[in-house]
Amino acid sequence: MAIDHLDGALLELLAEEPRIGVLEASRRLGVARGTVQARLDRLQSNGVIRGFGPDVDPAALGYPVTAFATLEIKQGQGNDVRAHLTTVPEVLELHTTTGHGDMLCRLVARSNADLQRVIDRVVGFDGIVRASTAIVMENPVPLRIVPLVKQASAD
Amino acid sequence: MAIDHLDGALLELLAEEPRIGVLEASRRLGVARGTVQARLDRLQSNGVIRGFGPDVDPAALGYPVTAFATLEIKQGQGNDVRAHLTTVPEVLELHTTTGHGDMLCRLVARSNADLQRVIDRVVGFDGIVRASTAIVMENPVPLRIVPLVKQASAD
DNA sequence: GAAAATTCTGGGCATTATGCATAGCGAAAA
DNA sequence: TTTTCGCTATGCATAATGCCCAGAATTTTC
Repeated sequence: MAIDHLDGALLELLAEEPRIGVLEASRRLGVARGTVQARLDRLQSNGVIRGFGPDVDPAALGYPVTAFATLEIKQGQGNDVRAHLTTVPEVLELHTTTGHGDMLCRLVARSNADLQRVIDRVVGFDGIVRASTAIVMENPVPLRIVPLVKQASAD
Repeated sequence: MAIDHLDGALLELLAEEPRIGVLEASRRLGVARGTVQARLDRLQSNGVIRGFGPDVDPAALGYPVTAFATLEIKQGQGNDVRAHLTTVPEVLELHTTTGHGDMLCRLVARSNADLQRVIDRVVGFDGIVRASTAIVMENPVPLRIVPLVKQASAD
């Protein structure tokens, strides 16, 4: 579970040029192919690398509006609300957080008008008491992992 | 930019089994290899597929605590705050949102105690007036894209 | 409705990568 | 010291890739 330097370098390399193969990676890192193979296998069975799924941009799919909604949930309704939100495709992510039985979810929509429809669908459910929405205007730091990997492998 | 059925099926397939190649994908989808190749190229130059970066789990890296922080920013300090937050590896993501010059960022930390250190570092900057943090307890819906792809390709 | 343009097909071929196996070597642990 | 473990280096059969092409099918344009 500890990440050493080579693991870190491999992760950074894969993050920057994901389509390179094991052989090419071994050349770039200056180690043997089998080593890269073994490290990759270990990182995957460790769960450090969950997968290599395509990184899909919702905006390019026609959903350029992103918002975060904080939901206040009725006591004991958590499971129902979870199940309900799972059925809404525009809910990309859902977290339960500390606080007043709250949840935080990431939404996308086709337009600001469409966002209203999405929110109506999200909150049109009995267990949800109140919702407050923050629309994303800019995304100065897109989801990133390399700095954290560098930090983690610097031990 | 419009996503048709084949694009949708290809994206779903890649999302579920990312390591399959073009040839295998063409077999699964029942189309010619060149077709899959062309669709993939188009999806990538369209920006629908940003890349195939490894999906790294911060928890497996030793950062099991996730939190969302809402930051209130002094007028005109936006750029400075952005630059500051970019230098913090534990800031995985940063958005500016509607509201009172607010920002929302996703943080990770090694423990609850470590989260305090991260938050101190985040808010220890002049342009930030106030911060409120919500610690993530559960993640009932991890970041997902397949339902949205299905929706988008159903036209 | 006819012509043009685009997309998909199916095949071939040289190059390259993969999966798997093996053996030697050095460093760290028992 | 002996054992264990990870890295190196190599070989080989199989499979995938990149690139080419000509013809069929579909969609778009006029």
